[in-house]
Amino acid sequence: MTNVDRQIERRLAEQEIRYTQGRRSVVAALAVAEGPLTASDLLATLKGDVPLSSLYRTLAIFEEVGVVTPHLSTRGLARYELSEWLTGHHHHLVCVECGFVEDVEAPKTEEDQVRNLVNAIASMASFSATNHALEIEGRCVRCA
Amino acid sequence: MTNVDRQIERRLAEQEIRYTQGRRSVVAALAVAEGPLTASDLLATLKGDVPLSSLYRTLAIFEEVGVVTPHLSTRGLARYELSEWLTGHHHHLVCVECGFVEDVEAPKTEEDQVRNLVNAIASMASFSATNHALEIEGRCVRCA
DNA sequence: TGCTATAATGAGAATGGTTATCACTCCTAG
DNA sequence: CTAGGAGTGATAACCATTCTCATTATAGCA
Repeated sequence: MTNVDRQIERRLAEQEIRYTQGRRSVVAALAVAEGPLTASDLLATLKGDVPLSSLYRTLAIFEEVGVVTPHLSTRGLARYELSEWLTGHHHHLVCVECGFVEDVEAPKTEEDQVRNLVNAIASMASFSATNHALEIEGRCVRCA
Repeated sequence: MTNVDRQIERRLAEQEIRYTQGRRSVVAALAVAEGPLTASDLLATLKGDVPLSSLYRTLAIFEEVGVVTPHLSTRGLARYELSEWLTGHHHHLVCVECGFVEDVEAPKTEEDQVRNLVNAIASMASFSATNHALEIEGRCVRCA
């Protein structure tokens, strides 16, 4: 059992939500991915272990308790990944060609600058920022 | 006829696409909005002037020729706005409470810094960045 | 070790935003 | 004036996601 597993187990236990085998499989699949996955990605990865309806229910519950974060970047398709408190804050490189999304962590200095800019920009519009997402569009190595 | 209208007219003419009355109405509605609109927002704004199927076709064509840019931030709903070459580069303040999205322009200094950071981060992953979107999540004035 | 309440499962139906179809209409160039 | 391509709009189809509900598994307790 990994560290992330333990954290999720605790978080779920707080709300009397069970961490069943199927749910563990979903977490495992998300944990090894190098970017957010769609429901069908997960369905394929889990090859029948978790039926469609259960997968969606699991994702909905995980989202509700903050274990996963959905991203809606690609046309009508949600991509899910483990939330940042589990994996660390990061940004996305979105390939405009193939739609692939890759996670990338910014070095501390850069990240601090981004955070400062976000706060500066938000406060100009009297908006209280709780989080930010920097989506970088371009071409991935394969599509370059 | 506004300046934006003229630019769109030219862009469409290049591809033998007609800039009809219905399409002008859609552009007009998008032009006065203070943030990206959903298809049903547009449908309501245009009050029957543009039927659903025509609206979606228009949006699809506009997207293809780069006149509008879709954003998929809110659950299963696409929001459309005029592309940045028509309105200027900007970022989004997304209200996590009500889903409302507001456009915001960053001052030149801040924008330059963001661009530099984006390039720095992208190049670390040998990704060639063509654009970036900084989505700031928080609470809007109404939901604060 | 049983019991029982509650959560989870999974197959199938329903939902709803978006797309595709197609007959008809409107422009526009020749 | 006319032909052909572009646009329109009502309707049907699509498809990711959500809901329903009968069944099954699980944790806490006696």
